[in-house]
Parts: sequence; structure tokens; C-alpha cells
Amino acid sequence: MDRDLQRQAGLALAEHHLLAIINEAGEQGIRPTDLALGSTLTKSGLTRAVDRLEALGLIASRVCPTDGRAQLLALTAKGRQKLRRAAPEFFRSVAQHFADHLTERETETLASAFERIAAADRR
Amino acid sequence: MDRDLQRQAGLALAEHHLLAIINEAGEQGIRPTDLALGSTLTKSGLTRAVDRLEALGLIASRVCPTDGRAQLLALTAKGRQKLRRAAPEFFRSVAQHFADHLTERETETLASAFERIAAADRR
DNA sequence: CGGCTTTAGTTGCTGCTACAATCAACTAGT
DNA sequence: ACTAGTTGATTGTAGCAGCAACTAAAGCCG
Repeated sequence: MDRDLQRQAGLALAEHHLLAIINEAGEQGIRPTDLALGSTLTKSGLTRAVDRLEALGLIASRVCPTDGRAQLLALTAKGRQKLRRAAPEFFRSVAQHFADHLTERETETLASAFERIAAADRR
Repeated sequence: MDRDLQRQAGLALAEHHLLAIINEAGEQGIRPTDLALGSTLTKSGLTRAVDRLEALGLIASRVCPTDGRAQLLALTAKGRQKLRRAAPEFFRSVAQHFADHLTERETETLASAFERIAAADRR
């Protein structure tokens, strides 16, 4: 999937994942620490990833008004466009490598099982 | 799991995985190329990983008698010992992070689904 | 046999990531 | 306010991984 996305959308899978989460946060933004919970990266990994995405002009960060230590990350117009344009290839790739090989019942089972595992891990 | 195994058995999860596959191959040995199919590493990654395991004295390689280009990798006595001693922690960690959160039915569903996905990927 | 293609493995290079130590800002208790 | 402790983020360092280019051994085929 990384190679698919890299080639067809010029975006690494890890970058796409971060952009997708940041997108969920909308206008308001999301802090790197909260972003870390939704990704496999550590704080330090996030610092670097955020730097790269910012250098690419895909996200913008501002200091959190209520906490001077924290940043609030949000997609730029360019970032939203990049994410939107990557979407078809992303879903195609998910289908090819995963979804197409699973029944609907299996997909549901996996989703709920993973959700439970991830929740346990966050503790 | 990587941290668990690193701490309790002095073995990275990736290393453990390789040792386990090499162990399956037994006395006869396995070629790096075939090893790559059972891991997520590329050929080049394997070259380095094999170098490290060999430097640690956990595996030994000999030139394949029927193909001068190929190597045959097998565990040394030390490697077998390391793997055996890591086993309790490995299974404990699998249980803690995954198995304990799944029903038997789910486990079976995941196993067969992953098998199908992996098989499709190998093509 | 001699050349062309394929396959096994290695190496130079670059980029990503974690860990540990550090800095800075917030919170709470006195 | 002052101090102690916590939390958010950054940085130095080191290790691991992939890609692409390469070497060498096999295999194929007329």
C-alpha cells in the first residue's frame, strides 16, 4: 500500500495516515500528543513527521491558545487537496490488498477485534 | 511485544521472528530468499539481519551444495537455546497484547483471513 | 559450447524511527 | 508567589530498512 500510494499519489502511507487523522480534527486542530495515540509513532517521531508535513505545506501549526507548550495542527488547503486526490488510490489499494479477500462478516469481526485490542493497548 | 521481548529475553521481535522461521527449517537450513517470503524484509534487509544474527552466534550459514550463489542458514546450539529461552515471554506477550482479547472464534477467523491475505500478497 | 536472461546475494546511500536527555510551560500544594 | 512534579515537544545519536546499482552463479537455447 505504501508503494501504491507513493507512486499514484506521491504520498507515503504513514503521511497519508497522519493527514487523515488531522483532517478528522477539522478546523480546530489536533495536538501532536493526541495524534500519537492514533498512530504508531512516538512523540519524537511525530516531531519529525510534523516538520516534514509542514515543510511540504500540507499542514500548518499554531500555538495552542490555552496551553503554551502545545501545538494545534490542521490541514492547509493544499493538504486537504492532497488527501482528497489520494483517496481513490487509497481505497483501491485497501480493496486490492485487504478488503477484496474478506467477507463482510470477517471484516466486521476484524474491526471489532482490532478495536478491542487497540483500546487495551492504550491503557 | 518488541519491548517485552527485548527486555525479558534480550532479543528484538524481528530477530525472534527470523530465528523462529530458521528453526522451522531445521538441520537442513533455509535460503535467505525463502526467509524473505516469511518475513517483511527485502533481500537487502535480510543480508544485514543475517549478518547481525551470525555476528551474535545465533545462526550459521554455509554455501548451498547445489547452488553456489545461495546460502543455507541454520540455528546454532546457542541460537536454539536463545529461542527456547525466549519462548515463555513470547507467548506471554502474545497473550497479553492479542490473544487474551479475542474469543476462540475470532482467533480462528483472523487466522484464516490473514492466511488468505498473505497468500494473495505472495502472488 | 557461447551468449542472453534470470536469480541469489551484497553494498552505497538515504531516510525514518526510537530512546534518552533536555527544555519549556503548566498544575498543585503550601 | 514559590517549589515540586508533571506534561508537551524537541534534539542528539544510533540503528534498521528500502531502493537501486552491482557482482556472480545458474539456467536456457540454438
